[in-house]
Amino acid sequence: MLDNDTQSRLLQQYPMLRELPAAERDSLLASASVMHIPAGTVVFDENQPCHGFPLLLSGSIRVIKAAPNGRELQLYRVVPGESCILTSGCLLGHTRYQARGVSEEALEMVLLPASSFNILLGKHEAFRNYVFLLFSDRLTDLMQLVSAVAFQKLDQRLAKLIINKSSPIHATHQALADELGSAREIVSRLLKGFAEQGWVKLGREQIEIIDTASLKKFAEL
Amino acid sequence: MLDNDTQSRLLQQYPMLRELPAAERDSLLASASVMHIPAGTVVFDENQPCHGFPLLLSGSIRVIKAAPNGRELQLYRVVPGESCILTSGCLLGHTRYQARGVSEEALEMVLLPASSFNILLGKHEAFRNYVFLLFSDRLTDLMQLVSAVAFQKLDQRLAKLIINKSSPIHATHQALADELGSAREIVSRLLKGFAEQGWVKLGREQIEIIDTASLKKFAEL
DNA sequence: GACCCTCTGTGATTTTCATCACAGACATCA
DNA sequence: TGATGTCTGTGATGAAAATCACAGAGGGTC
Repeated sequence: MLDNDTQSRLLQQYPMLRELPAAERDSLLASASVMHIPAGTVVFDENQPCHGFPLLLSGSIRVIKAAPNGRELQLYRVVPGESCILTSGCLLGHTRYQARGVSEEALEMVLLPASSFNILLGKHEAFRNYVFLLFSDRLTDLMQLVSAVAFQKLDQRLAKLIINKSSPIHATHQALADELGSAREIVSRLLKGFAEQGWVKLGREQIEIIDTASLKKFAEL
Repeated sequence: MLDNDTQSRLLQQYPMLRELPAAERDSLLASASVMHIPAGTVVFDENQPCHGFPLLLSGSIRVIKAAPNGRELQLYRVVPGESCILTSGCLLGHTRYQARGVSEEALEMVLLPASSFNILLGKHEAFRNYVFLLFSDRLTDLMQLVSAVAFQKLDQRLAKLIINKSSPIHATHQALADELGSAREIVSRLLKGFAEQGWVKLGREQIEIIDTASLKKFAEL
């Protein structure tokens, strides 16, 4: 059972839930539980079955593929209001997770049991549309990602990555490499190149973007 | 309007349609049209809007990403009974196609207008589950693909590709390269390597698999 | 300050793949 | 039987990225 504060924040992040009749919503949420998870936790992993549909209230999850040799690649991020569609896949298709989810910051999330999820999906158009939209967006993201990984050079992908973060960026080169699916040294060298062009200014765990326009031009090339 | 033969084949390929009340089904199908498309046609392309939900009766569609330099990479194939989930994304998210679809063989398909698609989705659980399952499967496929493209070497990907086709394989090296997102010469050389190991026997537009076990072992390595 | 740990810079080397440039093989058809 | 077009084989070359191996640099702690 959720307390009032949690519930109101839930409705704020997931407005489609407001369209349910209050009584029904309450009965569904009665079976939900709140979870608090510290940063850096593996929330789910490949080949695990999954047991509920997470509704994220705060924090974010990196969904990644890990390679045997330790390298990893970020597939997408889940932020509050988005939920992790991978789970829906598991719940619906009765398959298992195909990736690993790691909390970036501390998470606060409401876990909806599979049964409630299915009821919502069947009965409530707003919720269904929401889930479809998520699916659709992820599919789009992944197609773009495949294309980028297959055809784009790393320097362009890196440029694109950093202009989509708010400057100054606080991250290690290793973290950026993990997001791109590459190695730390490569990122270091490429960033050095960007710095030599005067596009960024580098510091320890920090990248300050100086010339967004040039970076963007370079990324789109 | 569909003729009787077409309709019965449709129900055979898409059994979930049988669960609809016949009257309702007929009214939905009344608005559908049959299309015949020759092999090698671009069925849809990136950035096109889309106008209906295709139900494939025969033939198959390669869904690909094309790079500016002419190289391409196959995201997945659509076969009868599967429909192209990319379209649902378009219809639901009101976005545009993110990839290109090319008919491999001549296609016969029923095109369901967006309105009928939405009605089906809203009213009929079997159809909805079907669409969800498709989404989920594609998502899974794409995640595997991203991972393969990012972390696996081409020789292993090629090995996996050919053991999943029925021997003898009738395809040009270029076609295989397009499926992998690589170049023709590379595929030729790798295949030669496989042949030298005694794993395959090569001929013009033909690859005969001799030693599936070794190939599999090599692919899984 | 001495110590330690993480993060970064950088050269050297290697692997993988792409690209270019042809030559030869095979198939079809006039 | 040429003639033509597609498919395949292959060497040479180059670019991108991975890998290895350290050397410092920066920041924290005792």
